[in-house]
Amino acid sequence: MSTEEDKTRPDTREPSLHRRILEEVEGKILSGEWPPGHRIPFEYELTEQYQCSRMTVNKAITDLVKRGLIERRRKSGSYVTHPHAQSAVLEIHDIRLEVESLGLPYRYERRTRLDRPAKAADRRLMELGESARLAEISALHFAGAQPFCLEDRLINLAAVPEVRDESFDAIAPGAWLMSRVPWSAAEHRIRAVGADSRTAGFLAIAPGTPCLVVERRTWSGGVYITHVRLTYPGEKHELVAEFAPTHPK
Amino acid sequence: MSTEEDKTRPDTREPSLHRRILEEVEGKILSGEWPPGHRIPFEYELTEQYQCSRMTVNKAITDLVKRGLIERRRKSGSYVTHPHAQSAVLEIHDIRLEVESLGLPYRYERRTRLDRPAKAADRRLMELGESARLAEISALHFAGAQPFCLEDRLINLAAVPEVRDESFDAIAPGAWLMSRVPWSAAEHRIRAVGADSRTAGFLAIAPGTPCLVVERRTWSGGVYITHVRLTYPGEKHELVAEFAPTHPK
DNA sequence: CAGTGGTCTAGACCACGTT
DNA sequence: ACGTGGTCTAGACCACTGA
Repeated sequence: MSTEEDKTRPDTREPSLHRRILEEVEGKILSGEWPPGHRIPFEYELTEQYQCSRMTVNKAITDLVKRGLIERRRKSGSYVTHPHAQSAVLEIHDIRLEVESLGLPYRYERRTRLDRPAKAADRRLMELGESARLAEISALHFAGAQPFCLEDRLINLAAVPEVRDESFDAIAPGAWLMSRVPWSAAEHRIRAVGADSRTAGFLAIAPGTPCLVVERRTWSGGVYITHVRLTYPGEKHELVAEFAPTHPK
Repeated sequence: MSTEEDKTRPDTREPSLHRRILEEVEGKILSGEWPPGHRIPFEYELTEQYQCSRMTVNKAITDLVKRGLIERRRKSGSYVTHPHAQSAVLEIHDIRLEVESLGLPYRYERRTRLDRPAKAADRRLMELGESARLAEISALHFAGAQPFCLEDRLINLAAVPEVRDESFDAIAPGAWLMSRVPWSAAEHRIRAVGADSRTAGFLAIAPGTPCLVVERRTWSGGVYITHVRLTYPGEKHELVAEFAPTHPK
């Protein structure tokens, strides 16, 4: 209990005390020992149980609140939440990495590239003003000899003027933007569509073949940066999203 | 600076000090004022700037580390990260809520329900033993008069024996399970497929119509609970995943 | 080896919601 | 009114790691 002794606790190689508390509470929730609606011990009780200060307990519980496992009610206590929506982390990687992780050789091929005024539909999509101008890029990503993905991208020239000088002959716009523009938010829309004739041509599939389409809008501080539509051919491609509350970083 | 005066700060209705620090630092990162790689001020410097204790600064920065905006290096400082993979939170709601949030009347209709031994394919899918038995349920979710989603579900009877006594005539298995079984992890796989003839019949669409398929495996403490395949017809349905680092809860 | 972040304490006052 | 969580302090020691 004395201040001098407690500080030596990290020597024991327990990762950290607040972390241990977090994991033990999490374990009881996930095992069902503390079911949804159960009131977990008050912070001062955990303080006694773990022989630590309230700040330490509070840190652990706060983390669990952020992860949605617990909700707090003042004066009443902290409760295990009722699961309502499954919330999964969907990682969307650079396409090159996606292909290479399949053990296939990656190739990128730019098809078209032009700067043009935003059409009405674009302005709606990206919330742009009347005079906005866009860079429009279409490109193919290959896995081996097979087309892996068709990329159709619009970039707001006002937000990223350097785009004017970039042909995207050799580098994919996604990777280029990623290293250049800080993005603050993104929205993904995922759906299934039948390939239209243009898509079918690019991807070397029959028109009408089901494709997985991922559309992503990215903005930074209220300004739309880019809109990209990735079309994956056929029934082969899967997006995988894992939810694993067990081990945080 | 005196202890007694500082505690009155919440009166001013600033949400909280660590929150203010977080937002200001975040703002400088997202605006590009502090670009990727930039070393942000040391914690002790922020301590001086905000006239607060190091714990408060530390809390704000720790939050930003968790969100992936900052990485810390001991002895060196804390740096704005280089964005690498877009990581989005995909919320998968209860289907009833999904339909009702569209303003449409929801209806559920169970089609088939049986208990049977696991086939080889099932055992592979759900990592089950030889003698495992499953409940197999197929059901339709309607939005108004239109089929909204076809649900094909397997439930591990060993993990959830109460399923034997539940017909799922009136309640959807997803909602039933959600309120009963704590789940510890889930994996989603999302892909586009053409409707086979069975699916087409259930969903009242032409065979071959592109459908969005979400497959989810859920387990709890190493035991597989359930596998569900949700098939959404046509090109109408979209999964939306938002990434919004701007404003936490 | 020196300086940063990582963790922790033993208090404190306040806001808020239940009673 | 009262008890909970929300926030904050002014210290402290340690681990890690870059110079």
